Amino acid sequence: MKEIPHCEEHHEHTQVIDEVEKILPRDDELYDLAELLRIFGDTTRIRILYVLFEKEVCVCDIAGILGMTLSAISHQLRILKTARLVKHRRDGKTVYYSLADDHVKTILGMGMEHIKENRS
Amino acid sequence: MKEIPHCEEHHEHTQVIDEVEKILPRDDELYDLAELLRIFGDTTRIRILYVLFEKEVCVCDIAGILGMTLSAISHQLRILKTARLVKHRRDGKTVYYSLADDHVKTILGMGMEHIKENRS
DNA sequence: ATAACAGTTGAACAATCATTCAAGTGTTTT
DNA sequence: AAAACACTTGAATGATTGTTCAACTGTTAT
Repeated sequence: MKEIPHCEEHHEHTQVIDEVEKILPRDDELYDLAELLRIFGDTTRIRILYVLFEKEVCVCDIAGILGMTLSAISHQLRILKTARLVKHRRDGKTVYYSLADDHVKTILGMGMEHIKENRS
Repeated sequence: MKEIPHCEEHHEHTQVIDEVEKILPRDDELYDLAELLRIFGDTTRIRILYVLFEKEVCVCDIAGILGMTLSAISHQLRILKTARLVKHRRDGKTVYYSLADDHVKTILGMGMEHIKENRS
């Protein structure tokens, strides 16, 4: 049973709620945003993206560079592809992947800045 | 049993590997980065951060605004606090939380841009 | 046609995670 | 000193997730 709390006055709730609801993204945007950002929360996917920063690479080379199986990489590439973070093109037997977006670099860059500023 | 693949020549592996290994972050950085970015992959934590964009708020108000229990919010705030994304200060019985970092806005902003550009 | 290569995909499994519940701080009021 | 308030915390639970395995699709070479 979920009881939503409301602390005693002097934080004037209703006013805060009114202000905040104006800037809170809509539920569907929020869901899409979380789904997108969750993608960056995995070391394998981050490493794939770093590889693609350098150049267009085939699946087999990514697997080789990261020391993982084709299947594992392919699954992760599908996730990146669905989120439109990477593109692919086929050339014979080989499928080449590349970055689809520059936001990727900004997001990873900001993240990296943050952890470097907060070293213990 | 994991067999690491290596496709036939003409992608000249060793050269690619050499180039990429120069820009791949170290393992510990990579782990920290993934751990940080994973935090942004949850709607509750994103909504908390959006609330804190506006003003310093107490735990009870966040719970009220988001329609969730104190406990749930407190657990998420601990995660945000550990990652140094939010700060807190105590004033009597009340604990106030606020943003600790501007990277947060950039990361969420980039994410939002991406999903808005990729609406179907 | 057949075999080999490059990659994809679905099911299964262990691991991780967000929320709930119940019990615990710390602070203020009575 | 006791009760009330504003949180915090640990354990439990259901849901989600990353990797593996095995089977599959395309493409090229024999």
